[in-house]
Amino acid sequence: MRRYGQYCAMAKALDVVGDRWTLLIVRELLSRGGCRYTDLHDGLPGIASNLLADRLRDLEQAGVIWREAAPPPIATTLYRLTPRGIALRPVLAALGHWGGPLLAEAPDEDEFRSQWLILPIEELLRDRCPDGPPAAIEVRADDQPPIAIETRDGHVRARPGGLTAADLVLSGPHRVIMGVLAGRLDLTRAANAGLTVAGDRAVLARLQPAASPADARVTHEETVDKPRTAAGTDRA
Amino acid sequence: MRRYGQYCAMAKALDVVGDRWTLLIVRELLSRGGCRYTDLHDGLPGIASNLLADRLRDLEQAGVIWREAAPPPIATTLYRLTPRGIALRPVLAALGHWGGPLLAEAPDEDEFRSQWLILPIEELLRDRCPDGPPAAIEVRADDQPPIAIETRDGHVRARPGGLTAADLVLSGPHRVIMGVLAGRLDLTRAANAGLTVAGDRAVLARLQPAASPADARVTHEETVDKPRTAAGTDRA
DNA sequence: CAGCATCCGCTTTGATACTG
DNA sequence: CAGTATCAAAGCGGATGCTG
Repeated sequence: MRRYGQYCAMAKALDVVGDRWTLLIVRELLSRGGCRYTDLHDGLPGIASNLLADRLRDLEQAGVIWREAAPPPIATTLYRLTPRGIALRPVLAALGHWGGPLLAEAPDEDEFRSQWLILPIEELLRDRCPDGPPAAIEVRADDQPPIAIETRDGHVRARPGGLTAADLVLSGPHRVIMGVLAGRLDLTRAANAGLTVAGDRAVLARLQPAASPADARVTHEETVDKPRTAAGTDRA
Repeated sequence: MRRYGQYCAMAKALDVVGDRWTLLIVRELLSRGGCRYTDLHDGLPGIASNLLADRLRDLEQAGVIWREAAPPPIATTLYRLTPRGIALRPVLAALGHWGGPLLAEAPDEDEFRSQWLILPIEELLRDRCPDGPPAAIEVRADDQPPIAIETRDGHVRARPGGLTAADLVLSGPHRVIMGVLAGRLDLTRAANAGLTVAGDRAVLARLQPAASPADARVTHEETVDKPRTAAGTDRA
């Protein structure tokens, strides 16, 4: 963990979470809750085992995660975020917003895990009918384990796992599902691209992308950083 | 620029800005606007010159910054953020919020540059009297170049540079000034720690920390990530 | 001097193999 | 399952040199 040695809040944050893989470990724990070592290793394709062990040590030392010695029936350790770790969620959310447009040009060989849908779902989707009845949607991306979306009282929650009584089941290639979630793909186009919708389509209309992906289209011509030539701008 | 190869917006963002120093380069450009190579090198103590050149190339290629060939009178290139680069501000803001509490235990040997006050000022301070007259404050930290704060119509802006007619001048050690901005230090304590206030103290009352630094005091006992044992949580 | 490029010693990373 | 051990390759930090 190399430090910057700067008296700056952003640099201090990067001292803790700026190393390679570190924020992605937090992403996994935010998405899935408590994880075993093996779960993390699977959710972080490409990470070396020793690096994962190193990072977990560093994060524990920094007070971001916490090692739960699970009771005898499970007989394994679970890694969980501390409140301080959960507080990193806005950082991941901001990164996700900024990175969203980059997915459009992602190569097909990219790895994918269905739990990577969870944070985008919770950040991007809003319930348009807070007064409506609770609704449950199951998302099946590729042949990955399903994700459950539940909306009630205006809140949208997502978690790994299937549903025994889903109002709606969405299936399809992960790119299509992510495209719909991010508002880059309308449902007609998505259906053409392989999205299958089974069940009560009305609940789908309730959940619509809230955050404008407008910055995806931003051009160099707009909003160019204007030189601030007001008097007194020069350094003393 | 090593990539993660994951179809995930956060991972894609980190592919671009996850390398060491990259986000701090963006911080400098957000704080100061257009910068020369040398300005950046000075604002990033510890960076190797070749690394700075590499990163600038990568960021330009990624569409985050933009090389302005300044007109003959200046005879130098200025690096500026593109709109896509400016859109990284929420990422830096979230990191700053999370990292703020870490400043309390920062070592005294840490480097400091007065422009590192600019983003915290704009993120943390709110004008309590939006209807009041425009006010101008000059901040002098250590013996660094001054920073100007201007508030008008409810907005708080900060920029490098002095003021010819400041309503108020704050001087003192950088740790004290940052402590006041972050709300970690009240004015009495700050005065004892070396803060000097010259001018109309009333304008100081207008600007108060808006964001609660409550998470600085969060304890492990509170809000522990609850296991979600609802039916259907297990993977299929 | 501004804006790099080159070289060098060191650390970190990634891939694989191995162990309790 | 949950790591540790090993090692080649890449990245980093520091110094120095080159070019306009």
